[in-house]
Amino acid sequence: MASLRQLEYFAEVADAGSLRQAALRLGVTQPTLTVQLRALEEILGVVLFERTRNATLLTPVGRDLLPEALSLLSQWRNMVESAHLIGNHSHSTYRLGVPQTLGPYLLPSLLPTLHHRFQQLRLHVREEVPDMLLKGLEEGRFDIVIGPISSVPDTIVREPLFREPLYLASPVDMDVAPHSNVAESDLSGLEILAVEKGHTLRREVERICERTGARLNTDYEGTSLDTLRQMVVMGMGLAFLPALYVRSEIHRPEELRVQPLQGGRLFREHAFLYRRHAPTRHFYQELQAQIREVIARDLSDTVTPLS
Amino acid sequence: MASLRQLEYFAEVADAGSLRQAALRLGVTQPTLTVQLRALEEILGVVLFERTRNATLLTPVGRDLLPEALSLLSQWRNMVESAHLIGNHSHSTYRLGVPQTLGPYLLPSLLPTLHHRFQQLRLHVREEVPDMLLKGLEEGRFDIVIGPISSVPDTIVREPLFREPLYLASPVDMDVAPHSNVAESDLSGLEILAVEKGHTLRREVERICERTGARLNTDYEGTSLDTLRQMVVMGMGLAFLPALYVRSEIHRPEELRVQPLQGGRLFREHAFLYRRHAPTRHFYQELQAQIREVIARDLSDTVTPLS
DNA sequence: TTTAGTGATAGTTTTTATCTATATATAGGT
DNA sequence: ACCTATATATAGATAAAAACTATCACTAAA
Repeated sequence: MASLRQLEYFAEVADAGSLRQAALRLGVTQPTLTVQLRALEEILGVVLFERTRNATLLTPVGRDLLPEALSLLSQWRNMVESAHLIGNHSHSTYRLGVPQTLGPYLLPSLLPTLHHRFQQLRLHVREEVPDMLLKGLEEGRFDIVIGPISSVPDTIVREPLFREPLYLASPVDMDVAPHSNVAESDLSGLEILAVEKGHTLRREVERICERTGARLNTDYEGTSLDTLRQMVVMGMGLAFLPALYVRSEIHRPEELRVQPLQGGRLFREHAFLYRRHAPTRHFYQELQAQIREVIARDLSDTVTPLS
Repeated sequence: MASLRQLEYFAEVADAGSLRQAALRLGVTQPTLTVQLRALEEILGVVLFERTRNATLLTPVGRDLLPEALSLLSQWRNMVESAHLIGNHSHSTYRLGVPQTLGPYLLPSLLPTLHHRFQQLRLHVREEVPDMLLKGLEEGRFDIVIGPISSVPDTIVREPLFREPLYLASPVDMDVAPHSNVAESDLSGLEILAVEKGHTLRREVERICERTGARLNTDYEGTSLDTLRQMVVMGMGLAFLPALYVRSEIHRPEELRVQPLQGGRLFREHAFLYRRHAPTRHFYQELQAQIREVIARDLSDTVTPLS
């Protein structure tokens, strides 16, 4: 297999029409070219040059192959240049994983700012359930994960981003508590809807049901908060909806009542995750800082920024 | 500057996701990959892989650069393949030089057969005056020359192809000789037209004029035999036209009389020329053999094939 | 004939690539 | 807790390749 340097010699000698001249330009000695060109000809199985006493001319075969060599060289230079551009790490594509219950309601706030700050940055966003997100991150299918993941192996760095309250959603024609200030105890015996297994949201709701004696309705298996909302409106039960979803999708109070649970500190905690030894970890820190800024600036009325 | 082998290592490790596996596939040892990949990263100035305990994964930067590496490799393989195809020398482009007074009347007979015999052969035909043809061949501007060139330096191989008679062209309304069997002596004092200097045809005519006492008309400086013919028709003088031209362009005997010179062996001798040390000289021999066949088969009524 | 130009060759040195052997760390069983 | 199998990294030796120096052989022009 040839080296790119041999191709460079090929191109330069073809252009100079002389081994000595080319050697001068290349900063090597003439015997080097004699030997290396012969080696390249050996590899290709053809004679590229006709060595006369006065000059070294391309053979017809060499003329045919020269454009290919030039194109290879230019592509190589291109690659080196790309590499240097990407060098600062914000000119690359990162695979970001988020849960379906967060992405659509958080990312629209984040992406414009990130795009403005890192013009050449591209994020491949993929939505999966939190359990899969962590697994995918460990396996290298994701570079970064943002989501409600609380415990991680020590190969993964977890940095808390913000706390997102969960609100109780109930049909407007139903009074869960007489004083309209719902306490956990008021839930006893009621039907509660939740997303499918694998979601932090689901586990949270399961715990509440255990504590309060509410019944977890298992009719729905899916991840759509929108579907959950529709089911509540239709009177199929109550549900806990995360604050960012409420902020972004609940605009009609005459259709659905959304309220906090009295005294109860009901929330989920989202973190920023990446592999501890990722070579690009320093850039992830930068990214994270930007994300924190946006949250503090634009979302602090809805969520509680952390650390 | 990197070697193509390093790019191959890059691609293979990216695909295998492991140095060991890739080393197995490549038939080298694992430390080789460790070292060579680090070298490539050094050259590019970026980190291509994230080495974890379980695997060696592409970094986002590596992912961005991989397609370029693959494309480079595939282009290289392409180049090698082209080279092997061209290896038999009939898949290439050769620069053929001919004089303007021969090319248009000889090549139409030759090219179809050559194209049929060497499907992938391409000829770049360029017309120049014979003196320039020889010079161009020596300097490497041509690979092959076909033309009326009689003496060459010993760096050039000259192989006679055929002898082409020259015919006297005269206006139909003029009787050069009473018995209509023109001898050289009949030319004495007549005006003779010829192409410009640098042509064998011109030198031939100059000799005839000296021998016979004919006057060389110097009004025309150009290389077009067609123009020469028109001038004869218009009564501006006589001219000597080569047989292949006559065969191909003179179809109206009522306009122009064309006849051989009695007894005079008036002709030019065309040869096939190439540089003695051209690496592709064996293919030129093959080409030449084909050309001889065509001439013997299709043109022997007009010209005399040689050795 | 000399001189300055061309490429080729032989032998030496330097650099690079590769290998062997070993170290280190981790995950998964026992 | 301790193997074992599997990762990559490293050190040092060896082999291969590249580049250099010096020289040869040839040619064309001064």
